[in-house]
Amino acid sequence: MEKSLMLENKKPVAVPEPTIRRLPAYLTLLKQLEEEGQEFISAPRLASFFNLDPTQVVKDLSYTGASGKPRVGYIVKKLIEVLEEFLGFNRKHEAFLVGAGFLGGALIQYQGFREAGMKIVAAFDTDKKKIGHNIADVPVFDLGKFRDLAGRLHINIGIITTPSSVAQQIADLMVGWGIKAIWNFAPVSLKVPPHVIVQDTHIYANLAVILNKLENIKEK
Amino acid sequence: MEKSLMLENKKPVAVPEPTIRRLPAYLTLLKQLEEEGQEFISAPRLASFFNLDPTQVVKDLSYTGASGKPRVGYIVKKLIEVLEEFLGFNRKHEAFLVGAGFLGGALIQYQGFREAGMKIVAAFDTDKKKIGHNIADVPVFDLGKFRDLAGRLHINIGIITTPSSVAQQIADLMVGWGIKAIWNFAPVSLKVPPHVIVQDTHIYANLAVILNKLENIKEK
DNA sequence: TTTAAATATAGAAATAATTCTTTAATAAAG
DNA sequence: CTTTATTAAAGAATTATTTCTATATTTAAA
Repeated sequence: MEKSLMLENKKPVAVPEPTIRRLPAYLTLLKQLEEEGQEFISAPRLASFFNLDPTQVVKDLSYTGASGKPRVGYIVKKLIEVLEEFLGFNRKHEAFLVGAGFLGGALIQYQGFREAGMKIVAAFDTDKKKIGHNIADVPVFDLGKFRDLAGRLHINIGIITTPSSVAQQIADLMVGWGIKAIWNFAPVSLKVPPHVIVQDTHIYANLAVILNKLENIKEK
Repeated sequence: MEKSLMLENKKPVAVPEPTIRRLPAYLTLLKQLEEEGQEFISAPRLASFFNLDPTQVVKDLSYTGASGKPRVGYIVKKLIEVLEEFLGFNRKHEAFLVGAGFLGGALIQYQGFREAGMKIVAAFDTDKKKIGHNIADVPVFDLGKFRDLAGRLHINIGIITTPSSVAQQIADLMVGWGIKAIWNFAPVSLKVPPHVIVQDTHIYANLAVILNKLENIKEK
């Protein structure tokens, strides 16, 4: 297939991860601006909200295919659509969550995921007190039932919010059952086959960055 | 002061943020290894746990002042001590949390912070149903009382787990009351004076990275 | 209609981070 | 005691990311 014949095709260029991380922040701000009735937003103004270089914002947005008008900026409404499409936030990604403790419960209750295209459809635990109940309309099942459901529903995303000690076992189970991406909140590094995506959200990492910065300002 | 006279002084070299983010992961693994009775760990083996380049690990560790023995590796017990000291995890950092909802509650209940040197000493909310109660022994106060307590206790860290709509107001309050570092979980970008540290932990950013990777593997 | 100011865009340069390469050290094996 | 294999450490090269610079576009004002 010739490149000139490809309409609206996916870019072969890999989008830098820092860019991917910034895009949702832009999206959140844009939605605020839309509510305030703003029709247009320029890259320099957008950049000022995040203390970023204006050209950085332009570059980030150019990855998504968005383009603005000189002297006017980007159309807020349109940009929101483009970003949601690009980020996959307007699709329905269904996820399973294992470990319905405090953190797991908080994630289930967290409304934000729905507008970001992810829906936790079921939770799993080994605690008999939790099994059979619902958390914010999400049923909590016995971990043993994970296999059947995962196969039937073609779930791609597995969220681990278990204690560290069992996280690897859960990851192994998820891999065996065809989960394609694991979102891991347990502070361990999981060993998975190369075709499985692991995204670690280690709260300690953020804490470490804060404490380090605190130390640095004290020294000055 | 001459450099040669400075014993155990802080390095003037800024530690790269990616390094800071990796160090807590090393620490977590090291504690596991210690429990398993491992006395030594080599950089290559450590690296294999995280799919990192061995020299990357050596470099990261060298920032902390740790050093290992050729042919043997690092002493696990010693390395844990050095990392905890370097990361500030063995100190007592006290924090206030505003927004005792699902996420705030989960953070309060999360035991891990204590062993990472941070203790949430009080939570604040405007919801009368929450005020006056305890969450895992942490009292929930009326937001109006924040000022007095912050001043008296010399709290450095403020955690924001409120809805986005009020996060900026809370940040303004925190700044006014002398908070030095804000850990923001609301998906907005806060405007604060340059001397105040803001660490954003936007769950959307991680989700975006996952969805992006999922899309990429589907295309292949 | 013309001019000027503001902005998007594209490419170059600079910076930061990672990976690679080499060297030196040291414990274990012969 | 000598050799060998393994490893830490230091520096160079590569890669990725960000910032800077120059150009082209377009709207608004004159």
